[in-house]
Amino acid sequence: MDGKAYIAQRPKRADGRRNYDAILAAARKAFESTGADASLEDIASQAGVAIGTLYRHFPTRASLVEAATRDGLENLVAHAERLSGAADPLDALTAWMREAVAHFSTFRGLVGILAQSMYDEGTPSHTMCNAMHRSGADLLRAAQAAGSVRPDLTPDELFDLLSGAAWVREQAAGDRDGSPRFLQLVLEGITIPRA
Amino acid sequence: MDGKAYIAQRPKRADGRRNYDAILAAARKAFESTGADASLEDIASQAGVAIGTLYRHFPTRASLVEAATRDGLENLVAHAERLSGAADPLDALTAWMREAVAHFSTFRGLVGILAQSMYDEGTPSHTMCNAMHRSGADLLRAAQAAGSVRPDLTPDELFDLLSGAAWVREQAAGDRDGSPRFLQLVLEGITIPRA
DNA sequence: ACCTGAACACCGTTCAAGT
DNA sequence: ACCTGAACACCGTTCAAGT
Repeated sequence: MDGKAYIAQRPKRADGRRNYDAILAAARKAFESTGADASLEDIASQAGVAIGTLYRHFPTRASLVEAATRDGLENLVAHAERLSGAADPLDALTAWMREAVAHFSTFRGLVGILAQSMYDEGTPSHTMCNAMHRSGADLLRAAQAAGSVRPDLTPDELFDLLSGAAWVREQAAGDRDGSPRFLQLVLEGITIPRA
Repeated sequence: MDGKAYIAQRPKRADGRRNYDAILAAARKAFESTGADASLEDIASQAGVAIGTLYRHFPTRASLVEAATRDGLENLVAHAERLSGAADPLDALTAWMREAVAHFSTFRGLVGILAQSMYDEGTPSHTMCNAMHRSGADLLRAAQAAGSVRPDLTPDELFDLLSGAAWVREQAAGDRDGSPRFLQLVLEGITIPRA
C-alpha cells in the first residue's frame, strides 16, 4: 500500500552473488514444476545454501517471485516498445497480447500475484506491473486510434482479459490448454471488422 | 482420476448431524472471509468441535469445500433446468452465465477447485461439475440453434470463459470488480447481432 | 557482508482412548 | 457411531554465532 516493498538486488560480493544466482535458478525450476507456493526450504537446498541465506537475499516470497520473473517481464515491456508505431497497430496489439499471456502463465500462481500487484503499491512486482500496464495501454490506444479495436475498452479491462486468459492457461493440465482459443474469442470480440 | 472421491454425507445420529452442520456453517464463514485455504483448525474450533471430528466428517479439504458449495451449485443446475425452453434462449443463457460467475466466485480459490474438478474424476466436486457442464451445454445449444450465439463455441470453451470471469471477480479487492464488464465483453463477443 | 543451522511457531493429519 | 486431544510431521521464519 505504501510503495515500500523490498526489491531484491544482486549482491556485489562474489560469494553472495553466486548464492543469489543459484537461489534464483533453483526458484525458477521449483516454481515451474510446483507453482508459486513451492517450498522455500527445497529451493534453498536445491541451491546448496542454508535457509537463512535465501531469506537474506529474498526476505519475502513475493520478492523471490519478483526477482525470478523480472527478466521475462522486462522483455515483454521492451517488446511492446519495439512494436509501438508498427504499420498495423492491431497486429502489434494481438502479438503482444499473446506474448503477455504466455509470460503471465510462466508458472502456476504467477498471474494471481501479478493481478494483485497491479493495484497494490506495497508489492515487489507493482513497479513492473505498472510498466506493463503502460506498454499495453499504448498499444491499445494505437489500435483504437486506427479504428481496429472498440474505443470503449480500457487498459484495466484489457488486463482483466489478459489475466483471465493466462489463468485459464495456468489451470490447463498438459494437453487441454484453452487459452489460445480463449484469447481468440476475446480478440474477435473486441476488434472491429474492417468495413 | 478413478471416480472414487469421498463425498461427505450428513450423519443420521443427532450429535453427529449437529456437529456436521456446525462445521459446514463455520467452514462457509471461514472460506468467505479467508478463502478456500482457511485453517481447518480454526474452522473446527469455530464450530466448537475437536479437529478429529472435522476430519471424521470431511477427510479432505476438497470434501469440505464440496459439501460447503453443494447447495449453491445444485441451485445453479436447477435454475438452468427452469430456464431451458425459455422464449428467448439468448436471454436464458446470459442470465444463467451471470449466475454461474457469481456462484463460481463465492469465495477466493473456489473457481480454481471447480476448474480442476471439471476434468478430474477423482475429485469430490467432479459430479457437480459434470451436472453444471450439462446444464450450460443445453442452454448454449439452444441459443446456438436460435442463431443467437456463434455456432463454433463449445461447452468447454463456455466454461473457460465463465471461469475466467469468475477468477477476475475473485481477484478484485472490494471495489474494482471487473467481472460484469468482463462478462459483458465476452457476451458481445460470442453473440450474433440480430440481423 | 555474508553464511549457517538450531530454535520456535504454526498448522495439517493421524490415531489410540474414550462415550 | 461418534468424539476428543495428544502426538507427529512439515514448513515458514527468525536470530545468535560464526567467517
